[in-house]
Amino acid sequence: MANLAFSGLPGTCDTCPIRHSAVCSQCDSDELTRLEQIKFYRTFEAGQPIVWAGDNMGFVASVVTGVASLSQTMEDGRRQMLGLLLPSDFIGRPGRPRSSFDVTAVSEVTLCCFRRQPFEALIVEVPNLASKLLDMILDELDAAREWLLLLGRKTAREKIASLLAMIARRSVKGNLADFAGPMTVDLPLKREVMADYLGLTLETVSRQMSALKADGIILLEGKRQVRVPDIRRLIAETGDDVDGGLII
Amino acid sequence: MANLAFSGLPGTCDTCPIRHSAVCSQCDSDELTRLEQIKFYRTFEAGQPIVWAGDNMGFVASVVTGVASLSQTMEDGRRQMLGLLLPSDFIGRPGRPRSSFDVTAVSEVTLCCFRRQPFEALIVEVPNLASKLLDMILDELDAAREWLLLLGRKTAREKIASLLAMIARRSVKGNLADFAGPMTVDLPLKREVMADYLGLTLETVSRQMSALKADGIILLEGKRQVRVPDIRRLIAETGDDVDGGLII
DNA sequence: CGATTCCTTGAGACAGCTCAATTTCGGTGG
DNA sequence: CCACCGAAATTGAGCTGTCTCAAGGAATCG
Repeated sequence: MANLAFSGLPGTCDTCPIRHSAVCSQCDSDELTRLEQIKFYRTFEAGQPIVWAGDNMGFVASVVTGVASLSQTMEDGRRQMLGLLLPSDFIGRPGRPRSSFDVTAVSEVTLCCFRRQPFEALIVEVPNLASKLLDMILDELDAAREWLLLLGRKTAREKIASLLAMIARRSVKGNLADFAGPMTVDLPLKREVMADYLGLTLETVSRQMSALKADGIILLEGKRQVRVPDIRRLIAETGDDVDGGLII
Repeated sequence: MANLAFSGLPGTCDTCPIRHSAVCSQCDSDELTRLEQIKFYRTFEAGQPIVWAGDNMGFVASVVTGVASLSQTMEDGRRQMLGLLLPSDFIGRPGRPRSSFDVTAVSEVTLCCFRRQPFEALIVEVPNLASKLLDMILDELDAAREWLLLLGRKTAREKIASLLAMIARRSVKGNLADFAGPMTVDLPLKREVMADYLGLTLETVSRQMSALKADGIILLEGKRQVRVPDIRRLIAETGDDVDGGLII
């Protein structure tokens, strides 16, 4: 269940869970005030579309709580997720009124929305906003490129391990290497969504999850809770250099 | 063979072939003068590395002539290209001194290099530079995401058709739909590089090229010259919606 | 406790990979 | 101009990882 204060009701920046990581994180209180004048909260239920590809977007937004996906679908129904949007991630792009891709709520999602045109005007005036946004876009570009390697060259087993490692990495603050002991990762995706993300079928995802379990790399506690006894063993299965896996 | 004036010898912006599409395209002559103070040309032979992943980059650059690749390699040698760098494409990122990926010359390449630190200072002062750069980065992000769909969900035949269509699109100015008649596409890549880009083996690339030829979609004139009798038939093989394929 | 949704597992099919020749092409020197 | 060479590309044959199709099991919720 989402944070009550942010379930569609007006929240405030003071208590905002993404205050220090979202697009507004470098803004001072004066700049926040200007942002508040053009902002509103919105909540979407799991499965609901947030934006369709080609839509004219009236707003840009930060994910406050929940998980959304960015995806593209071919005419015959083949679907590829392009990114996972977790709390503090940004939706929309300056200077691009129409979305190129579909955005969908994976779980219940609360967004902190800004009206698009005044937001774009603010970008020009507020360097703290522009520079953070550029930085976030560069991070997205790096993430997309990491994923190209995963989709193009990794085996199904490596793909699953990489996804679990990525979610583990995002779920802890700081260096993943510090978590040498057992840790539990909350898996906010069902098998079908994992498959769409990894370029696999849901059956292959299920089989490889079972295989990792059989090999003692992970333990399943229910379907959406994954216990990782030794994160290093999981990372060893990703196919990445150990360094690349632990840094960032 | 590369443009003589740009084969490592000092060229000028007046005669520069990418004057109107590179990162500097929105700059006025005054701003160009400031750029010229921090710029130098450099040429790399086919196959030479330009930057290694992890390197500290002393410069950022625009590709003037030739083709370079951005790629990532796994410990066991599996390689994935992340992008093709054609004339006017930009190498390096503001605020990121170290490259995340390898950059390699595919053919002979001439770069227009800018010393990194003064260039980053200029970005802050020259909005024409910053806004063009942001726009180019957003284009790169879109391109990377298109490629995610290709790598994750397309068949080998669709991948080949998509690559040929993409190169055709970049080789003409304006809308690809206007070129209803036959056209010849110069393929600057050997099969192995195509394979690295498409997440295939070179044998599969070769087989699918032969299959497209057998089906009359393309004709091979030598190894690096592809004649396309009807670009629409090629686009129909990409798996994309016709609209998505023709617009942009 | 039935219904629904999600997940797992099995068996067979097939696209793309691997390994191994063979052919074509572009260049180079006689 | 031709013969030759090496790099690049093609083609073949068999293999394998992932997909497809299908059945059954577990969790959740009225």
